[in-house]
Amino acid sequence: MLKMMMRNIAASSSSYCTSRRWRGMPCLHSNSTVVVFANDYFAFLHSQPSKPIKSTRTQLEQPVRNSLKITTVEDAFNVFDRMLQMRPRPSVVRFTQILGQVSKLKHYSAVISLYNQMGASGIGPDVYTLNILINCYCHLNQMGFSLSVLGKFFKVGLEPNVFTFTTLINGFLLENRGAEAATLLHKMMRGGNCQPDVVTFNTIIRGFCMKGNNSAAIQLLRKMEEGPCKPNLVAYNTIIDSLCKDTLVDNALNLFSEMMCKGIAPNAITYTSLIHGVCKLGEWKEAARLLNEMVSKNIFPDVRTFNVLVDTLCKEGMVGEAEGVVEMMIERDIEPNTVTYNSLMDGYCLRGEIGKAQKVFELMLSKGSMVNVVSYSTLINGYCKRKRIDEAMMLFLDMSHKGLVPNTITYNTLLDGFCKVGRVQNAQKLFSEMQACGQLPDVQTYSILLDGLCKNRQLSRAMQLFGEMEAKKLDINIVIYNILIEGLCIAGKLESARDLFCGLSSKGLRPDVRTYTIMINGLCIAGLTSEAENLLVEMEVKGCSPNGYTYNTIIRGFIHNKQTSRAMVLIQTMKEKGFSADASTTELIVNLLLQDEVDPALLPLIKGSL
DNA sequence: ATAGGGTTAG
Repeated sequence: MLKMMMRNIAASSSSYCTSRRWRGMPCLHSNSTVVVFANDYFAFLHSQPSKPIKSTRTQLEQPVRNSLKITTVEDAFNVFDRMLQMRPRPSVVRFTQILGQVSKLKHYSAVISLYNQMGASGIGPDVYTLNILINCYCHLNQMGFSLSVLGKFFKVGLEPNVFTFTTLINGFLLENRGAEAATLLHKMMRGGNCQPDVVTFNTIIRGFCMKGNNSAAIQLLRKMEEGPCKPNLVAYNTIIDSLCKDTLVDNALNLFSEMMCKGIAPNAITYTSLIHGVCKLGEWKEAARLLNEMVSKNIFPDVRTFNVLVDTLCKEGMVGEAEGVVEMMIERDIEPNTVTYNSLMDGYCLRGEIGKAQKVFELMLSKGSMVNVVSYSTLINGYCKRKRIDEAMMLFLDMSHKGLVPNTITYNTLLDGFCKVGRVQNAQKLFSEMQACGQLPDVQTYSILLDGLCKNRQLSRAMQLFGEMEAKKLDINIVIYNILIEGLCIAGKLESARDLFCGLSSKGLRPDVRTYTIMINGLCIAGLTSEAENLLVEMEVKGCSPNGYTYNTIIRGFIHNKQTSRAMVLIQTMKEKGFSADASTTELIVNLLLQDEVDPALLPLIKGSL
């Protein structure tokens, strides 16, 4: 069992990108479902009393705590300073408590600098201090430093515990280094005095989920059931959430009922995940049902639950409805947060209403320190998509003045913006800059840049970049190959394109509809229409059905090669398959009609195809 | 006192 688990962990480490793998965009749904949802939703809200428990709970809990609550980094630094001046000095426990609180606020670099202050003042760390420190380095993707803290344990004679190892495993998994995570787990299990606990297993489950490997996650859950370390709510929530993100809502709901049968009660997190899943599927009625169900169990939706609703509505283009939800939040005394506003901004940008997005941005600015990197990236994306790259750049410069650090996504957004307006030079400069600033390019960065270079006739630079990707052992996917094959075809290098195409299977990659369509287009450009038609048959045989775009491509290819009658036959096939001629194909057909030299026998066919 | 599930951008 252990061996298999570790193989799975190791296998999950093949990709370079640390973020959860790309998941498809939700499809569009008709507005009628929303009306149903909105009505139910209103009914739900008006039938509910506003937030019955929150105030009493905080009142009860607050006075019992002996350490004061730190809410900002500034607080932490001030309290820390005062403590350092106190005589006698508070114990290491007191200092560590502050580190823990700052770490909870996710200000990891602040924790590190506070830790260094401790050291400078001669306060030696304890096990807790070092564990917190390791966790911070893990979240900063600095596993090297995490491991050197592990060395520090031994140096000062402290013994690392389950927390230490679980935190390190989490760090490795966050950096997509599954093999090392597995090695550590192995050491723990062999060591005897430090056995993995439920959190260790949950961490590994989360690692599988991050890679989209739900079945490995479920397998581990089953193994836990057999062993002494039974899965808890977190284990179930982790998998339910992952299934929902993949819109495998039925599986998630099965796990949900299974969990309740075992006497594990769901919480707001469970319901938020499920609601997210059904919303992505456009099942608004089901979302309302789940909302009602959770409230009936005295589990109250919080800001994150509502954010799921706001965001999905925005992604479906229904910003008006999303605004309605925000109003309801405010009515119910649930303050919209940065995420709420970011979703709204993105919703406006998707509809091209960048002015409204800008308004939301300014609203956030007026409320104090509400904007974050995502807010900037969202608005930058909005401007880039409208080809207003200079305004996007202004925002980019503005964010660093605010002390916000642009990340890989921010750079990718801008790179794409530059490429799409043909300013590939600027893009390449920015590409160097991002690396100089320590932001690692990921597969998407390369795909953006490769596409920009190919589309702007800089094929050799593109191939050079591709070589760089291979050298870095990046997880090169089919999208990258599609870009290159297309670039080669457009540049007239059909042979090289064909080589790449034929070599795909040896790289463990399967051509998708786009790959075939690109190759078909390339063959047509080179006048090899019959080979193109063979490929059209071949793709179908290999289980990859051509789509409307494929048919339009090959039909245009035949027309360009003056094989009008063959084109007409293909139009028939296309229609039988339920696809139709797009604007540019139609234009070509109209032009054929306007040309006098067309064989009169073909006229009825041509007219029939319109 | 310390680690672990749910929301946003390419």
